[in-house]
Amino acid sequence: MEANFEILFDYISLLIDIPPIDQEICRKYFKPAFVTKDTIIEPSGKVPEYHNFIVSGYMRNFYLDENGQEITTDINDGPRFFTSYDHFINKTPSNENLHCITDCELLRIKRNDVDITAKLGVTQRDYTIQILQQQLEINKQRAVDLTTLSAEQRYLKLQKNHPTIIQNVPLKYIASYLGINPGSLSRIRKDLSR
Amino acid sequence: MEANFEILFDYISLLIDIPPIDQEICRKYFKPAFVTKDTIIEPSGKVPEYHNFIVSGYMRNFYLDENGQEITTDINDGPRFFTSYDHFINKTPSNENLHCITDCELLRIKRNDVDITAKLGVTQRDYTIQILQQQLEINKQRAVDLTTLSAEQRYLKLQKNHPTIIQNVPLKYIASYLGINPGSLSRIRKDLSR
DNA sequence: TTAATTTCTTCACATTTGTGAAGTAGTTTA
DNA sequence: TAAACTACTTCACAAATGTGAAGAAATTAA
Repeated sequence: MEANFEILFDYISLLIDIPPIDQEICRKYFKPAFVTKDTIIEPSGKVPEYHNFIVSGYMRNFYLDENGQEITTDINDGPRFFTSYDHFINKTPSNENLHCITDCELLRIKRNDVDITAKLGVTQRDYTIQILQQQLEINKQRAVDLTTLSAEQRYLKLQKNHPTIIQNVPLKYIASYLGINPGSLSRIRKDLSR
Repeated sequence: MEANFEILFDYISLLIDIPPIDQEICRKYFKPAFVTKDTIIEPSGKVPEYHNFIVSGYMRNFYLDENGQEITTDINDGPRFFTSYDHFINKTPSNENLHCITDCELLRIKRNDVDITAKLGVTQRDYTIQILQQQLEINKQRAVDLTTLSAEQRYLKLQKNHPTIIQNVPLKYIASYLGINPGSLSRIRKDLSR
């Protein structure tokens, strides 16, 4: 199957201009991958191998707490990069698991190749700054929502901003991500359906 | 009074090595500022003027919601850089107010000088990546705490990790930051004092 | 210092959310 | 297909947190 670089370039272009030389580098180093549903592509305990761009599909990031409970820290419905940046940048073992919830089409680059492309291209550092800053804003907003919105309001906001997540991702993951007990989320959904 | 660059360099060195040339640049472009308590040094609606490093003192970041309620999104008990990175990097008007809660000793660099120093020095882009990634981790952890910890546990965690904040910052700001109603926080404190 | 203002606490009561068990529905496996 | 498993819902009850008013305490201004 043909690798879908257009979606990648469209996504990057939202943040920064990519000169042709950097597009060439992307085409050379990013490799397509087709992952079947319910696969963990980066397990906890290991240094992340790839920087993953999701062309299509639904992914989440989760870790196990001290009681063995899965805590979902991020859910994606992008085109979007999806990686534990801390462990990816610093090459430290991750505490998180990157989980393809549905079949996913990815474009990904090996961690070591990222250091090579940083020397070849001109825009990578600037792009890294842009994407980290974007991720920072997303997480700041998530924290603000968790301090200011009720459980019901958080669910409604997710439904409004990412309606397909609710249709494609098991509710227990969504409940964990929103900080709501699954039973409570069920009740909230019932109340809303009236 | 003498500007305290040692605290700044110690802080930066935690993340990255600073070659002498970049230390020179810092000494030239960072200016000391002594701000009296209860001053807003970067008001909302304006493009942030400075990148602020807090040598000593307590600061917070807040915005006004649609009901005119102050929402505190960050509290600092530095030494630490303290800025709305989104608006600082992109030179867009901030929706947040940087508020010196106590008297503060700052070292700060003008926004336009940052573009100059980026060309002179070699480490600035790498440092920016490090600090954004660090801020990202802090905000990810804050969101996880808000989804997994009770109000009481969040207060106890803040008390453990930043005990001086509780002694130096009005409780209403702390309550907003932790996502707890001030009255509820009062009750939690009473229950804990037994 | 006194007065005015702001912050914090306390209380009774309301509301929201959590909990665990039980049952239903849906999905996967053999 | 049937059996096994997993996800989701529902319920009654428990626990946590929010609300608004009132007063106490602390801080600031005159």
